[in-house]
Order: sequence, then C-alpha cells, then structure tokens
Amino acid sequence: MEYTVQKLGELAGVSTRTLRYYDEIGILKPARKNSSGYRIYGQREVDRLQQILFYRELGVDLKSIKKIVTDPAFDGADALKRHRQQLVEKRRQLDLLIMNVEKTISAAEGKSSMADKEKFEGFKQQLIEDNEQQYGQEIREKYGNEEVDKSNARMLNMNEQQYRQFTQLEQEVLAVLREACETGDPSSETAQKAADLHKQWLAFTWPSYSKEAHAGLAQMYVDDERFAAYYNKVHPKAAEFLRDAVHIYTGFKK
Amino acid sequence: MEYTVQKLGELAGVSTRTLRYYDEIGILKPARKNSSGYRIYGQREVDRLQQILFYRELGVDLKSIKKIVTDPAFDGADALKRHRQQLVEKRRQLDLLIMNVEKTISAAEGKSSMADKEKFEGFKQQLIEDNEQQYGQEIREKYGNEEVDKSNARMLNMNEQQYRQFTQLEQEVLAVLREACETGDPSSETAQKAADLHKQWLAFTWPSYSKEAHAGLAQMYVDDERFAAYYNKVHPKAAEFLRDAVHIYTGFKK
DNA sequence: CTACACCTTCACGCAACGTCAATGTCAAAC
DNA sequence: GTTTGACATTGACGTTGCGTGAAGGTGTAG
Repeated sequence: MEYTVQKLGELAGVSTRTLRYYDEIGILKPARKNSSGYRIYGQREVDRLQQILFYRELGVDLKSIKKIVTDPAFDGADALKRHRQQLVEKRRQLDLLIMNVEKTISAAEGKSSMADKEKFEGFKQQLIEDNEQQYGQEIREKYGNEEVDKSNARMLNMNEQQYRQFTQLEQEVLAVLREACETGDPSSETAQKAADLHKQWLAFTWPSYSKEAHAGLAQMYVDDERFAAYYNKVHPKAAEFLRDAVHIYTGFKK
Repeated sequence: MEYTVQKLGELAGVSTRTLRYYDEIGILKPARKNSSGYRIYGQREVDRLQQILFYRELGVDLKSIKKIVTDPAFDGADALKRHRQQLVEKRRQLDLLIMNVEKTISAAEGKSSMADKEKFEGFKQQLIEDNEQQYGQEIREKYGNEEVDKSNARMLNMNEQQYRQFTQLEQEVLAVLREACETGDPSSETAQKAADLHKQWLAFTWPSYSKEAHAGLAQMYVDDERFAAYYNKVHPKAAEFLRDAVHIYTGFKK
C-alpha cells in the first residue's frame, strides 16, 4: 500500500500542495522518497493524515496539531479543551459584533426613509432610547427631568461629525482609563487625563458642567452596577478608579 | 489643525504603521506632504479616519471600507447588510464547530473512567457556583431558597449523558430562538418550538414545572438585563421575543 | 553642535495553503 | 526510438492587516 502525493491526496481529499506543505512544516513526512525524489507514503502516513484532518476539521491550527500528533505524551483532549475556550470566546466576540452591526443597520433603516439631511437622527434617537431604557430612571431621579431632557436635546442637535467625535471620545476615555488603571494611582497623570477626557465627553451632552455633578456622576458609576459593568469592561476596578480620579480632578472631598 | 502621522495616530488610537498602510492602499491619503516628505493630515482626513475606524470596529474589511468611503454613491447600509449575512454565516459555522469539539471532548471523557468522572463532578459544581454567583440572589428572592436548592441538587444528580443532553438542549433553544426571531411572530411554529424546547430545558433542573413559573421566568428574562443579555446574544430582541412566545405557549394572559 | 525624537522607505513575518512557472520523469502509444 | 500527456519536483509570489525592525534623513531643544 504505497501512495504518491496525488493518490494520497485523492484518498484523503486534500490537494497535493497541502501534502507538500505538511511535509515542509514537518507535520507529515513521506515514508521515503524514490530515486527521482518522488514522495512515497505508506499506511502509517495515511493513518496520521486522518488524525491530522480530524483535528483540522475541529478548527485546530497546524502548530497545535503538530504537537498532538508528534508528541505521544501530549494530551489531545486537553488541547481540545483549550481550543474550545478559544472558540467560545471567539463566538462571544462575534455575537457582540453582530449586535452592533444590527443596531447600526436598524438605525440606518429608520433614517433612510427620511431626508438625507437627517442622516444620523435615527441613530442618535436610538442611542438616546437605549440610554433612557438602561439608565433613564436613575439619572432622572438624581438630576431631574429637565437636565436629562436638555441633555437628550443636545444629542439630537449633534451633526454627524460631532457624533463621530463623541463616540471617538468615548473610546479614548476607555483606552486611557485602561492604561491609567495599570498605574494604580488615581492621581497619576494618565488617570487625570482620563478624568479630563471624561469631562470633555460629558460636555457633549451634559448641558451645564459642574464639578459637583461630575463627581456625583462618578460615584454613581460605582454604585450602579450597570454603569460599573460598562467601565469594568476595561479593568476589574475601572469604575472605582475613575471615580477616585474624577474626585481628585474635581477637588471633591469626601 | 494639521497633524503628522504620530499626532493623528494618538488622536485616533492607531499606530503610525497603520496610517502609512492606509496611505499605501489608498484608503486615507494625507492632505499633502511637506518638503521633506512628511505626511501632513488636515481636518478632512481626521473625519475620514473616524469613518474608517467606525466601519473597522464593525469588522468590515478594508477593501469594502474603501468602497464605502471613497465612492459617495456607495450605500453603506447595504454593505453592512451583506456584512451581517457573512457574520451570521460565520457564527453558524462556529456553532457547529463548537458542538463538534464538545462532542469529541465528552466522548473522550466518557472513555477514560475514574479520574475524569471526578472532573465532571467538578464541572457541574463549578456551573452551579457560577450560576449562584451570577443570578443567585434574585432567583432565591423570587422563588425561595428551597426551590433553588432542589434545582441545584437535581443538577448534581445528573449523570454525564444527561448533562450532555442538557447542554445540547441549551444550544438548541438558542438556535431555534434565533431562527424564530427572524420571523418576528411569537406565535409562529418556530417560536412555539423554541418555547417548548425552553420548557424541556427547564425541566432538567426545575423541580416542578408550572405554566405560571415558566411565564414568570420568561418575564424575568426581559426585566433582568443579565438574563436579557444572555438571550440577546442571538438577536437584539430575543429576550422579549422569548417572553412573548412563552406567554402564548403557556396561555398566560396579561 | 549635538542629542534625541520623529520622519521616511523598504522589507520580512504571521497562516495555510492556491496558483503559476520552469523543469524532470514515467508509462503508454506511435 | 520518440512523442505525448499525465504526474512529479522545487521555488516563489499572493492573500489580510498590520507589527517590527533596519537604514538613513529631518526638526528642534539644550
């Protein structure tokens, strides 16, 4: 039972290029080469190829497969578990992505029937609704209806460019905050920059900035688990850290 | 407002390499170059970069982004819809992959006996602990300690095969629910199938099934954002949809 | 004047092959 | 004995979105 590249390829359903590649990376070497340099595979190689293809179908990368098939002491099931973890994480990311894409699409659809001029109205409207639904009640209780309505009104008055700046600033706040958290010091320069960015971000929608409101809001980020969860995406203690940084930034005393 | 590569990079949170690459592929060219060949970007380029990054975050590839941002006649929303289709298909593949990997793992575990059985016990134990930590308090408040403890006890009494059925059912519920959401009709056959699967799934751990409890639980999936988030992985309105479907399934009247 | 930070253009590396290209070999047909 | 055609070989580039040097020019502060 000896096979040339093509025969083995047909048998296993892979291209000859693949077999040469597997030889090249040392994952499946032919049993021998004939006088003209042709690759000759035997039964052992067939079995091994099956094994390789089995793991390949499960999405395992060739480097890991190599370890599994070459080192008999290597635990395949264990490797698969780690692999599963990666896949599950990948799916989580994909789920988030799809949710965002769908949000964007439905926002865009709400707008497409309208005039071109009102391009982002639907998008912003959606954002406000989301926000209201998530945090509306608490914010209204704390800051009063007027303030919140004014804030929403400001957002509705944003144009597309402002909106993009707004979302970008949001990203920046999170990025700097994450970096700052690593320092562990809320009075560090980075932390204070995060607080400043957060103020700027706030200024986009909050009608009147005040140190007290800023400090109070920061406290709420800690108290309200939904806010906390939002910030803690970037670091387990990000919400607390931001509060401390903002309290220093605003000169707020406990 | 002029920026060199690094300045713009810091502003937008991308590397200078990325900006040079975007120049190279013609997706974002600098406004001009100074006498020494330095790239100089202006406000227009900043805006455009924002737009690029916006789509990039949604996982759109640069080739498509190029079309969107360079050709004003190109419909971004349309591109996003095709993109979503790709993502959904990708997720379907990923789901299949994960199922296969899990099948393989549990098959391998069923083979090796003693040590792995203990691992399995640990697995269940872990699952209960996770669950307790995440939802424990609310559930205990709503349904009482006894019920919850009984539920946990049932899970601990599951054998491996039952456990596999249980997790498999969980996946099925999500899959059918996703499909049902597309119909938009909670009374549709698919939606009712989802509700039925959900009941079966529930039966695995819930000691005594009742329509009232089922309907109430479904309502909680909407009210509690953590449950909602779990179901909304598959569709933005999945939690609400499931509630409606279950309410029809159980004949619950508002 | 000298650091030193910042800029430039190559160019390789990454995963897993697909796809030529140029050339050698085997078996059968003429 | 030669031609043909299928099959083999070893390169080597293309794919995607940059990261990461290398080698060398430029801007500015001390």
